[in-house]
Amino acid sequence: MAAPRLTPFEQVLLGLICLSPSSGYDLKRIFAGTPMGIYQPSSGALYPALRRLEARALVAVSRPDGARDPGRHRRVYEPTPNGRAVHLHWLRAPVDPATVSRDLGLHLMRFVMMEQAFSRAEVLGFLASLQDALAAFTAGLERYAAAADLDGLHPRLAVEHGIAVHRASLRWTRHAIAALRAAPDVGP
Amino acid sequence: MAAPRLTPFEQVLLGLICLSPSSGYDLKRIFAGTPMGIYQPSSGALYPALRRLEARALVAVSRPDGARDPGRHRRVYEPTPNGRAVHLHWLRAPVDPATVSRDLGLHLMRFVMMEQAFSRAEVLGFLASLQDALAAFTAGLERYAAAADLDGLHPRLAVEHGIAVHRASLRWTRHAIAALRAAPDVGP
DNA sequence: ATCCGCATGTAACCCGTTACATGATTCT
DNA sequence: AGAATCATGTAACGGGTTACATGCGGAT
Repeated sequence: MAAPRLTPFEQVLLGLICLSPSSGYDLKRIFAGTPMGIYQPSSGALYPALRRLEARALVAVSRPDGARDPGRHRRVYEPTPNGRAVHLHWLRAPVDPATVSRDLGLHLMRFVMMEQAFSRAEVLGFLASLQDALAAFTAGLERYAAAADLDGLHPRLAVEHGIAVHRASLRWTRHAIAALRAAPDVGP
Repeated sequence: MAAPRLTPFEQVLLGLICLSPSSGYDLKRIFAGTPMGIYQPSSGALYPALRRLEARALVAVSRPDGARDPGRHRRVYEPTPNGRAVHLHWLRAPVDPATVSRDLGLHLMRFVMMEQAFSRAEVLGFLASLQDALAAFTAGLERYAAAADLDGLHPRLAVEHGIAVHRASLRWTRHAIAALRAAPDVGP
């Protein structure tokens, strides 16, 4: 069926619906109420995206007990089996070292969604690969700062910012790994 | 003339051209060779954007000495006086605390471009406002972590990541302010 | 009965990606 | 001359933003 890949936004919506069945409005409030919700999807982005997921049979409108037809108003989506499979496949995607910096927010979202879906061992594997990718990226920045003749104070400071921020992410991966090792395994 | 605002991408291109006259290909290599160039603009984004800047008379094709007409090939752009003014206006835009996290990369780019255009006092003013915005954002995250009942280990860890990363940015602003104070003022 | 908040949807517009096309310059 | 690289451009397509439209529900 040559399924065209889902956009990151569609994957996140699908993931949220997998966490708990939601309407478009519910999802809007999740984005609004969460500090991660730096991004506030517009209606023009949200509802068409949900319809696309529905058209691909990854989600379906839930019809709790004998409710009347949801012809309009309050369309609560729940994942189909195929939708859950696509979501899990997305969660299992490896961390690409080349884009780890750009996609860091997305990886964090994946990490949050893994809690319900993965065993502790799988989560630790993800964190290890994230750690590797961040270490490689940080090393690249440090190499650049050392080798390149950065003319001017500001470019040098900007690179130092990148190094500082990614080192902080790297430290966090170690912290997270330790926290997970200390916690009981409540995996699927 | 009701000038529609430039996109961030157009602003960055204009800024790079203000730093030194460049062709589209030059700009491509700048993005490719810089570690900040996580973003690699495609030809289909780059050349139309340059044409839009040219159409708005913010940049113009430079014609060094008596070179023949640049009908095609190697169009080197330089800023017009109006283009420089628009660029400076962009550099002077205040840091919006509401979007400081999302736009952090852009602010860093602005910071780099300020070296040639601003006095040390102006740069310090920018860094102070960036510092304030980051402090407010970090405080918001900490408040959220303390107040919200984050059910589950992963959401809590994700918020801790945000706090750690933005604290690192915040520390960097203090470092940058100190470094600028220690450096000689080579402003415009 | 009306007003306000919930909830979904739509259309114009813009822009970026992908993929391809094409002219000029330099090297061998 | 032919190949590789420099350098710019274009068309189809998809999706997001903005701004507007619409209907249902409860509250006064």
